[in-house]
Amino acid sequence: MFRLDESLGFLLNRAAIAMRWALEERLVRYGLTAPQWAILARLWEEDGQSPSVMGKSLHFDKPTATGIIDRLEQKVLVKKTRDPEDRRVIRVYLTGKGRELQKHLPQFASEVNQMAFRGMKNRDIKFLKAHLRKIWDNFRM
Amino acid sequence: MFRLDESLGFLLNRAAIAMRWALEERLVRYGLTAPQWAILARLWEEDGQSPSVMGKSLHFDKPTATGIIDRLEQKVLVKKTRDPEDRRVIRVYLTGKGRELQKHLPQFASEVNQMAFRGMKNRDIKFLKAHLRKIWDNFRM
DNA sequence: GGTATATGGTTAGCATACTAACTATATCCT
DNA sequence: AGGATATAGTTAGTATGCTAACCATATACC
Repeated sequence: MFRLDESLGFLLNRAAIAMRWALEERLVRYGLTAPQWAILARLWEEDGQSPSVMGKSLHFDKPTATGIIDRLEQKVLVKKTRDPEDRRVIRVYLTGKGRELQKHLPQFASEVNQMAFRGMKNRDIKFLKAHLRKIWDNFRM
Repeated sequence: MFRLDESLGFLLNRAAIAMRWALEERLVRYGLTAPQWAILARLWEEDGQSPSVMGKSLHFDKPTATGIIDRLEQKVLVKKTRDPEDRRVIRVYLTGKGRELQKHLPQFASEVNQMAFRGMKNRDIKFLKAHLRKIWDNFRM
């Protein structure tokens, strides 16, 4: 007999929701959402990436990536330019305002991760992350 | 320095997405989505529950629960009736067609859970579930 | 009894996710 | 060169999440 509340999918999803809520709680005064934060985080790692490259690495499909980036552009946090080398490609660059946020926002994600880990040993955290990677791999192969 | 790809939130979310995709792959020929499946699963456990009770236990807010249930009603899988004892409350009941699905659909969730667990020991699965519950609790308390 | 408060549900509006169809550009291949 | 194929992005349409405002009903309490 299948018990929804005890199933891995349910527990996994619930934990992911809790972490997203905790992050968005901190982002709300910046007028940002978790997916918008994720795109910014990619650009802090490397500026000028294309929507499809960022979308693939964050598991956003093309229209989703387009929409999130457009809303970041409306807030003047990023700027879209056409790549002159390959005119199919859009390159997304941080504005000064977008780069400024890097001083404060990554902190929030670290805080939320710390909260999630409360009461766990370092060994447990390693184990947990390894198994989450394994679940992903189990559906890729 | 914060590394998105190594963060718990990212890994957790990615694993949850993989499981949702695998479930929806199996549901698509029934014209159902994962959230619709979840509401049906609650009704198979106990018929006649209200949208807000099911919503709370599945972490859907009120408008989300209303929408999902309405779409299930359009597909004639459930029927909404007003509770005569407390006329604020809606009671959602499975139709014959909705009950019929219980023969096939819970199987899918079991399959997806099995896939996720591939290559893990029973002890590891217990550990993983316990830690996912702990993450949830860490944000509740 | 009558008013304040709380609860269940709906509606409107916006931000993700997703599919399918489309445009524009680039590459392959003969 | 020119046609088939592939890739990057957009648009349209639907389903999920979410907030805020609202209506109807129930409960508390004076």
